[in-house]
Amino acid sequence: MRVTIGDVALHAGVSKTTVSRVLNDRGEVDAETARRVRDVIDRLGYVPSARAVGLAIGRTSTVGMLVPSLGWPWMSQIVQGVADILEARKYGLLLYTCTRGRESLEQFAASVAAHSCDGLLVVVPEDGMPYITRLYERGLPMVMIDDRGVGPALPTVACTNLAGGASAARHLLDLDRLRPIVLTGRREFGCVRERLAGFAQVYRSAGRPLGDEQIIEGDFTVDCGRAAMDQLARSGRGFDAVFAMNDLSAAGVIAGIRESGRTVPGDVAVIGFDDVEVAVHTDPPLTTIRQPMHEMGATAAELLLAALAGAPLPAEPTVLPTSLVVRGSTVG
Amino acid sequence: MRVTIGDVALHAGVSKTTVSRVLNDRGEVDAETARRVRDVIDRLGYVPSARAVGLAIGRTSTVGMLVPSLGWPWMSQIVQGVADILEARKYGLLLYTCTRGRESLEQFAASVAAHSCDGLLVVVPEDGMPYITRLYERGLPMVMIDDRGVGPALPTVACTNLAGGASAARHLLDLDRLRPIVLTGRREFGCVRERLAGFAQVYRSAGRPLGDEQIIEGDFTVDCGRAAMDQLARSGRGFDAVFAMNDLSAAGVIAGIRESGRTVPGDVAVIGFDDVEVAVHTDPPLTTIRQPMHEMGATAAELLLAALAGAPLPAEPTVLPTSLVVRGSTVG
DNA sequence: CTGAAAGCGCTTACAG
DNA sequence: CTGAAAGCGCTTACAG
Repeated sequence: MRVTIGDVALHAGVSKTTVSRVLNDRGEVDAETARRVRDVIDRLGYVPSARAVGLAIGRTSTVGMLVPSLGWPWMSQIVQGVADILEARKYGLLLYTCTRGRESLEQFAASVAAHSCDGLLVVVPEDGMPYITRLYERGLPMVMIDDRGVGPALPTVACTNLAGGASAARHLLDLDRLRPIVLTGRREFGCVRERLAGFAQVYRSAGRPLGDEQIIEGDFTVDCGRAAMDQLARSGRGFDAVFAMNDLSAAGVIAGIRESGRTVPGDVAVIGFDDVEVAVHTDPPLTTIRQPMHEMGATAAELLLAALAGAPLPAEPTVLPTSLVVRGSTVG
Repeated sequence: MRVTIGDVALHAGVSKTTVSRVLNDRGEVDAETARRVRDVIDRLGYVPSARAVGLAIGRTSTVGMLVPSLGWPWMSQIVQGVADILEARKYGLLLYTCTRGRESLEQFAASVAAHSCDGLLVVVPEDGMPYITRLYERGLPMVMIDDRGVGPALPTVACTNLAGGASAARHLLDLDRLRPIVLTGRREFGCVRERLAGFAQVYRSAGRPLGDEQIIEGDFTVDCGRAAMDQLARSGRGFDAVFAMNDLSAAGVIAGIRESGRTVPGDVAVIGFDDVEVAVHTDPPLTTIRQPMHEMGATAAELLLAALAGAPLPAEPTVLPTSLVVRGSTVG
């Protein structure tokens, strides 16, 4: 059967204590003895049982991660960022998904209560924050990844939605686009409000304050982008640029504009937000504000590991910079 | 500190054995006693330690999953399929990626050797099959997910690449496209050879055998799609359809054709393979052969759980059907 | 430098 | 129906 520390001890003619010391590089072992033990370990192919070690030392060397769903294109980037750090530090990644809503959350909470992991990484769930907050208050080390500007009162990694909106505005102003339309996502999202605030502020400072009629509420889908362009065409309102608050709706905007017989970026410059794969495949390719998803995941993982090593979690959110990625939809 | 089974026993005035029996619904417990124990459990908020249980019963209720990288758009669908089944069955999902090549594999193997999980789900890695095979031979329950027609000699879930290629051909023939071009991926991939074989066979049966000049070797990128169209334009060869073996290169094909001034699907019908998100966002949207990634993940997970419950793993690969998804790139 | 023993938090024969 | 005891595979004071 499975070879245990006892087998190694037996074959090496020492106690389990000594084997354990060699295993953990305690150093208080005679060099020759250590060599002998190591030989036996290699020969037997012995590997300590993770759960037995975990039980004895009270840690799992595993981090739990909860994501709403892997369906969003950027979620896998976050997870990959987390995995890259965790794996480099020899931590396991226990992944949970929230696709069954409350039931998922309960199962997650149960797992956590069973001490299946040492700490938690959580991408802000649809409506599970109370649950999550309770876990945090119970004293579990935990870092949130806030991809939609919820601004939770917990240790958090986020990105600069406000600055992102502002840089979109500056880019359009640099191109002399003075009559922009903003296509938002649902206003409940903090990120939507922030992106709008940043964008509006720059135009205001440039002496071109945005009117309500320049702002259309969308829902982050391709369809809402097309629909907005339709609506605009019928209204006869003139505009020379669109800032869509995600790449998907921006793709819809581009399609809508072209279908109406106008050109991008000639007649209308279009800029999105996210920088997901779709941005490369629109025609023309989409200028966008890149959210550093991979880095957000990696940063959250690093903060958590630091916390597990005893460092305090930062009281203020860690905010990563967005960046302007210029492609053909604004610059011909 | 942490509340243990001993605390519960103490408060309930019974032995740990009895608490354990209540916990595991052994049923040989006096109803009244059970009630009392359950009350204490609730009051104390007791949850058994996963590692202690694992150590005692010799199982972890966790499945390990190794993926090459989460960067491919379909990989997260596979993972989600796995997660859906595992979560429904109260299993944990320990996720490993292979982004650091051999080092990743070694770490994965170490984790596995440490019995961190009961079984393995593996998406065929770039070049780690010997490693993986060794783990399997060591007796670890394991199911491969073969997304590129490698055809490993292990329990495997795959999809019908041959039938997929054939149905692409039938669709084009139904549309009277008699002069197709096939843009492949690299020929080393089993999936590429199978898709080609299925496609060629149908045209052959229709009395229209494919000539070598109708087959262009690509590399699954957008660029190779554009490049192929360029090359074709210069060669002056006539064609009325393109079967590109993945959606990305098909997107390049569409772009290339339109840039050359011809129309899709009017002049040239285009069909891809995969059905990733990009397929919805090309202009026109892409007709494609859908690979059931989510189902492949789910099926693999189900087979593995069945194996953990004692069922034998199927000797033959489990092959899931691809399906034709008709969009605007073939049917105006 | 080394080992016997207790402990981590459970489960499971075994005996009653 | 119930409990004392051994065991899962490690680590860690403690003593020498």
